[in-house]
Amino acid sequence: MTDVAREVGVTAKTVSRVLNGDGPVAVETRERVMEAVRKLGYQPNLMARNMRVGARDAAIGLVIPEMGNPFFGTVAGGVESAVRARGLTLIVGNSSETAELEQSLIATFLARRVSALMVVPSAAGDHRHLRGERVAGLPIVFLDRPAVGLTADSVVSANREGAREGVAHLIAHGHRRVGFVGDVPAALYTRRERFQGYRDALEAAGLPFDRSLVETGHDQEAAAGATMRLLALDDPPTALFAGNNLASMGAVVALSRARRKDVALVGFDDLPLAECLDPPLTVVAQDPARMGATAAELVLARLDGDRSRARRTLVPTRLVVRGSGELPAPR
Amino acid sequence: MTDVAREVGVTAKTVSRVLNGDGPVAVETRERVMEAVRKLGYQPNLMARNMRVGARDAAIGLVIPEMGNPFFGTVAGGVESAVRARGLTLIVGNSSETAELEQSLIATFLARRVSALMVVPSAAGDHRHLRGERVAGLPIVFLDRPAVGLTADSVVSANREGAREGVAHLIAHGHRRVGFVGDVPAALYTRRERFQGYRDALEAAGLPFDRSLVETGHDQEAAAGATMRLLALDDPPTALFAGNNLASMGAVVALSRARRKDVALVGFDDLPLAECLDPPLTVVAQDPARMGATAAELVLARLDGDRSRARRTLVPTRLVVRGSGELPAPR
DNA sequence: ACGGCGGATGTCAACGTTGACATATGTCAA
DNA sequence: TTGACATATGTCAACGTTGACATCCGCCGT
Repeated sequence: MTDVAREVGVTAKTVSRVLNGDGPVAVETRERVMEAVRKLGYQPNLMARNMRVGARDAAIGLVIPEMGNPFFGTVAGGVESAVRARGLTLIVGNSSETAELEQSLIATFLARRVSALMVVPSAAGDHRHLRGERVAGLPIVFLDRPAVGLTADSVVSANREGAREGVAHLIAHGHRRVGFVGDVPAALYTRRERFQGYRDALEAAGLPFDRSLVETGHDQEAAAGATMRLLALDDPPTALFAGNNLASMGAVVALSRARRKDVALVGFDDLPLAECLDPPLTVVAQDPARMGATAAELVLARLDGDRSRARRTLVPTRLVVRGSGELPAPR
Repeated sequence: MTDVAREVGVTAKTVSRVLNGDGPVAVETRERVMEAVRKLGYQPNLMARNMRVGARDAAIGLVIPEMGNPFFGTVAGGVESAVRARGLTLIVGNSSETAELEQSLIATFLARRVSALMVVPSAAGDHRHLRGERVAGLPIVFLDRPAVGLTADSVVSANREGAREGVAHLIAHGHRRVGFVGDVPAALYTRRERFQGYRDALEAAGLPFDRSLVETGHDQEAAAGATMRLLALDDPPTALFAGNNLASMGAVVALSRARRKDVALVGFDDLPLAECLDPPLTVVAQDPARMGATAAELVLARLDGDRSRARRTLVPTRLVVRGSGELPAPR
């Protein structure tokens, strides 16, 4: 900037005024400054600006478990678009679903003085350490799963309601023994909520809950195994509800391997090729882009001074009927 | 930092020394500083540090077309891991495949004084404007597609070789009429290369190139339509090669709708559920994580002072045999 | 003619940190 | 005893930018 100023024969301050459209500047000076800017290829140093002005970086930090996962990727995309429209930049990090990486990323973001923090908490995380930042007024929003040990904004899918709808859909097609294939229990919030939805639907239909119809596996292959175990029961389920996309894929693979095209299946969370499967997969679809956008709006409102108490926002799910969930129960 | 210094009764400089393990500090002083840091919950301001030290931000900027796309998401993940291991932070932006957004994101990153730039160029992009930065020594690496109008490092899939292998695989199973379903021509580098690979394979096998066997569509539905047109030819192909994952999905949908389980298919780029399809989809798989990691390594080498000339690195593809590509040609 | 006022620009300091250099105190060998 | 040297800490300025305030000039109304 000093170089530009020297080139034109004015002070840095005047250049600053031109660039920020700030104080009054003579038209001719403005033009000469602009030209020098072009000529020298000058670009203002945002770091210095942020430091001088706010002591807050015009960026927001986002921690997600896995960028390659289209769900989280889409969430991040939703956040980025909304946030960029306000001139903010997105900084992201992969926590790989571990509490250590999550903490270390958060620490880095805080050290960078991000304007806000958005976190998809990893399973084992604990967020007490963020209390100080919260009271200091830093907007913090949790995505997909709520915070642990901290009262803060969160934006999550309507897991329980969605799961309930999916299972009710199976029951409506005559199934009375519906298996649940999901993640390992206790750990995840989403798994708990969806499991509750499963039980809600059974209860609403007056069906008994049978522990033996619940099997878990934390990756696709394990979920396939879980599905196999369910199919091998003496009194096997005639329909399955898969609690997440890996479980869905596992169930699809298992049913395909076992050549059991008669078992109905509804999965939670949509899959790209769902309609190409045989039968096409019926799912309870989430809306990750909307989740990201909603969270971003919440953050922006907070940045604009919204000081209302922390709230949990539910993002609705949508039952996408394609075929696998409408297979009738055998008579 | 000043606060911590005051609390302990030393200068900011001493605190700085403790925190950076820099000059010699008395053990007792160190402990008192550390305690004050904990007590006050002090966190060093990375912005200020970056500004003072380097005038370069300890971050690298990454522009990708679409974060929700698992391919680019995984690339970004690969970059992030590699880069974080070196204490650098990842800043990302969605270009939505438009040249304007791409440019504006790049400008923002430059203004932030990122240490390096990584770009997945959008179709219509032109990168002449980055020449100045290149000669100024800023590491710039292009991913998945090379730069336009600029000599710079790039890391791309072995598109031509991979496509050639995929098509040769079909030919090896007796097919003599192999259709190509891909993106709209000229635009994309990847499309051009893969198409070349397709022609290479035909030529190597002494098969004629038949223009009527090439159809395009830029989204899944259009690709399905393109497939339908190929199947409706008087002398239709007995095998198809799909030039990207959307084309693959379109082809799968079309074959499924037309109940044509006899048409062989090989797709470029893997799909999550590929093995659950009927028949399971044979693909030429790319390795996005490796692409990201490779690009990151290149950037780090450049940051370490590697001044060798710009190079194009090919990331090998892998033929994943699952069934759809091994259907024999009808006699 | 003069006070006042608004436009155009300059001066200075400060944001939080750290490099370069200076200072103070203690230790040891000649 | 003294100088050389290491250890521990302080002082100052600077990174690039902009807020607060000052200055200079010309024009206006009375």
